[in-house]
Amino acid sequence: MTSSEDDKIGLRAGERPTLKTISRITGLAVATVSRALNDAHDISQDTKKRVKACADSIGYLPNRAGVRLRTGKTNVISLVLSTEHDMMNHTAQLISSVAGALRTTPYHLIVTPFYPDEDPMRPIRYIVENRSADALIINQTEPKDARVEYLIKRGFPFSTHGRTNSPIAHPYADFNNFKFGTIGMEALARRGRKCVLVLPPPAYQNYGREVLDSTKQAAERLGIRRLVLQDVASDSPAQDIEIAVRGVLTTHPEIDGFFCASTTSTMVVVDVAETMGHKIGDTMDVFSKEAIPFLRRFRREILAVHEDVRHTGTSLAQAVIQAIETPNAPPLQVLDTPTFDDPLQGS
Amino acid sequence: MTSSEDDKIGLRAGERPTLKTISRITGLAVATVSRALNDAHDISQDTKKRVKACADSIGYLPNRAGVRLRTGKTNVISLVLSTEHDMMNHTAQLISSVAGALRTTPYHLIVTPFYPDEDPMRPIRYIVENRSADALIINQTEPKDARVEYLIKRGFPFSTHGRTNSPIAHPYADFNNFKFGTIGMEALARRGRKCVLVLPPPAYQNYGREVLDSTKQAAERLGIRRLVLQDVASDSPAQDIEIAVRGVLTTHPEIDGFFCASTTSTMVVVDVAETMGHKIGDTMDVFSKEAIPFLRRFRREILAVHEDVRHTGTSLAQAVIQAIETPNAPPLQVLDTPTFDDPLQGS
DNA sequence: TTGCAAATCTATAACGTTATAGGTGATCCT
DNA sequence: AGGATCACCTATAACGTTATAGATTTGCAA
Repeated sequence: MTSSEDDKIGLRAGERPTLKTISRITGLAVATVSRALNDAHDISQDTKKRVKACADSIGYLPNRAGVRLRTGKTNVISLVLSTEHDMMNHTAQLISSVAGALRTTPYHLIVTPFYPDEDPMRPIRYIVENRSADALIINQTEPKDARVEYLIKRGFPFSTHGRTNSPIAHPYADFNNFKFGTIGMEALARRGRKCVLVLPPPAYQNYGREVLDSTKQAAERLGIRRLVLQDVASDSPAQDIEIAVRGVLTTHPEIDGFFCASTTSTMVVVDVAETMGHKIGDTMDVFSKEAIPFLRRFRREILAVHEDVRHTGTSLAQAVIQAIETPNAPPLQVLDTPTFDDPLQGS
Repeated sequence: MTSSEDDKIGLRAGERPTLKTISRITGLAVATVSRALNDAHDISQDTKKRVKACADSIGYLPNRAGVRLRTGKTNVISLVLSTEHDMMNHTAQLISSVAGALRTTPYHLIVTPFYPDEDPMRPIRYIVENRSADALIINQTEPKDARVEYLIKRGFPFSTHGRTNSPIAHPYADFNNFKFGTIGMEALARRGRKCVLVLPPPAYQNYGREVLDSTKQAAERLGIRRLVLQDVASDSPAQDIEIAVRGVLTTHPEIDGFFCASTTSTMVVVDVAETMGHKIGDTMDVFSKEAIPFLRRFRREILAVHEDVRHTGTSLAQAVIQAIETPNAPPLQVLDTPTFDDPLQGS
């Protein structure tokens, strides 16, 4: 049965090494090689050492399709991104930090953007039903999020960028937008601002609610007026924001403060305010947030908290890996706090 | 041989449908089902219709591991990104446009950032040797790029964001940085600028050379002085750029123009110039490029060409798919031209 | 000496897919 | 009638991996 040649020959030219190759070289059965490489308990130390040395020397790498077919494990994490958000480096930082956190793991990151015109459930269903990933990361959560409900029901591991109202706790990493709102209104009040216009995130999204709630509560507590821009949100197209802001500033000249929920929209708002004769830091203060120290270069007088997107991304990766590997442990939930050094307060 | 139950039963509870399921339902052999779904020529129209209807109704999706194991096709495109570049939306737009272009294809996009501290060859070798993708997209090319040489030698499909000096033509999509340099110097000359400071991309990268060459040629032709910042490049840390620019502006007060190769560095440069008493558009003109209309909000007077990164990303995806599917066709090479409407010229 | 357990290895089958060679009728030509 | 051709379908094997059950050897107690 044994060929006269195979035993002598090691790695054949141009052949991608597999377990079979190692089996041929060492003379062990394929199953033994597999078990040795996986540190099974019923393989001798000696054999393990020999097999691993051989694997190293011929540059063996497990065929991921083989593993996947046999075990069902894909070693893939899927990041499903809604694209047209605050692209001001938010997206790039998120991707790069998630991928960075996976670097030391066997997991690969696949990125699937989805577009405003399509059903948010489509990519999710595809991944889950086709089992083309071990876990999912999704962003832009809504309070009652259909994707989250679906994933929980299917028992599919995931983590979310943003919280939800789901009665069942799930892994997430989020920015504390409530605190963001509070800090912002306080900073504006500290500068004597009496009437603040808020450009919130979309109200149907969870962090939109948070910003609305916290700025409202803070305004009442601090005794300042608070107007909320209607029909546009911080992720609306620049032109829409421009028109809306111009309108409100005209009808409400008493506005002396701005609370903007995104970096991009802040640029637009400042632009409009300036063309209407305002001077930031003088006749008007603007509060926002940023992932990289950028607004302070845009206009030195803008007030902004730092949002550590890289940390959020790292947490999302950790949360999702925990969800895969210890599904019964309590879900990892990370809430990142805005950092803001207000020069008026000293540090 | 046939079980008494299988034939009657369609989709069994909780079972992920496979070819075998369809085979059981239709009574056809698994091989026939496979061939029918793949439109093989030796299957009748009638059977094809019946099989496809069945597949649709039970929500059959091919198991990618099975296909991959059998055919060697991964249906994955790998985008290996160097991260710490001009992150000003460049990265996010690139990823989202490549993924967008793949949306209508069977390909998925995996993203592997690599970090300045690690060997650029490592992720490449991993993908190729493990065949964990059908093709690669890489960015930040160098004139003599080791990754490109390796991929050509291995016959592995790829496309590059940026050109190289490789003697063998390969697929690429690139921004015409030569023209970018020419247009910039001309725009500055048109404004009567006599001494222009250039902040180029790193000279070891291909597009760095292009910018250096084109600005040099244009300066000579237009009869203006041209200084090049030393020891820093457009992707250097903000602080380094700041120090370098401040130094040169002090020793060379005659500088009245700036040519900046990246959006991020432009902000820094403008910042420094202003703190030294300059006024953009008045005592100094600044020329740069941007992926989104952003610099015009930063300072209305900045001159900038538009770089259509989304188009480049789409081209990269097309190029790489062509490289996979028709490897012998001439490589797809796309050169995107900067667009610049100079108000001084009329349009 | 027999029996039994522990240690170590192997044979087999299966995951889902598709390429290949082969089979079965039917139709057509001579 | 015999053979060739065509249209359509099926059986088999293989891709690389690992879980399972079984085989072999060794050591040791009864």
